[in-house]
Amino acid sequence: MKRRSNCPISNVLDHVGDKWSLLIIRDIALYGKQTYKALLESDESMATNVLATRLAQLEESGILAKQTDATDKRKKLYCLTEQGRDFIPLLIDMTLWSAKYDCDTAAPAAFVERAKNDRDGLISDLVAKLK
Amino acid sequence: MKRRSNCPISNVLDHVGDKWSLLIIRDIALYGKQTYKALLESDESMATNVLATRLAQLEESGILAKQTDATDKRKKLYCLTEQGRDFIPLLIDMTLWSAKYDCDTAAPAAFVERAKNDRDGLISDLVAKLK
DNA sequence: AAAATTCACTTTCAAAATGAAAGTTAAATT
DNA sequence: AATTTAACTTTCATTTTGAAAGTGAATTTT
Repeated sequence: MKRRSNCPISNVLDHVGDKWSLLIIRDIALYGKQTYKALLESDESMATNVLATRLAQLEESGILAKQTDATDKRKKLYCLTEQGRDFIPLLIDMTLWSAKYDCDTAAPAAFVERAKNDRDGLISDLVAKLK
Repeated sequence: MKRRSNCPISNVLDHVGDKWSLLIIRDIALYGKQTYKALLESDESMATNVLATRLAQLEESGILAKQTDATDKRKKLYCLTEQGRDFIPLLIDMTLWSAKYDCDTAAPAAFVERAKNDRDGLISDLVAKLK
């Protein structure tokens, strides 16, 4: 991954600054998806080749880890590393931004309320679920 | 701006999900830049046409507001709206992520420490500076 | 055991986005 | 009046994206 500068924000964007990477992280972190097939079925319908290249880049970045399913060797399981789980605060901030400015947002009200009132607790719970 | 789904995270990405938009917001929010010329001079050196299209999109999204400088009519001043200032939490989280995983990061230690210990206070101070 | 299906990709190719460089226009400065 | 500056716009080559079809190994069905 080429680095454009040594700015920390620019650095994050070098890893996940596109329209798809954070949706993959969202699907794993918030919806428990693990396989290529499940990740393909999101509402935003990403192209198969784009998913493949993004998964490879996120693995290369150390954000995802890939392993073969023990009972079905066709299946590859994509899991977030600690580096990947540490994008959860970002996902929460994004949800809060949309909750404030996008009336048509689909985040559950309970999720938004907890994000506002107990951000750290919500983050801990989401991280705990993934481990 | 076309919306890919009604997911709040996807919605944010529809507005700022690229390698440049959040750098523009960073330069205004954290470095006090206001003009096209100043924004062009960042370390990441973005192309002039890309800056122009991003500024137009961010204005269209309601994230930036553009006004003409009162004393020099050549100059246009780009300012964050409330919608734009509300990306500051995101910028802070991104800085923290890089501080944790990117050894070569250039964020001032005092900024990182305050982001960890007094996130809300830091956000308030940064917002206050911009108004 | 053979055939069909599933999963995780890869390939191809057209369309859209990006990036570098040069050009334009109005306003300010010399 | 001539030059410079600020904010773009245009052009065009390169890169990325997106849609669709194709591949191969593993699993399930017949």
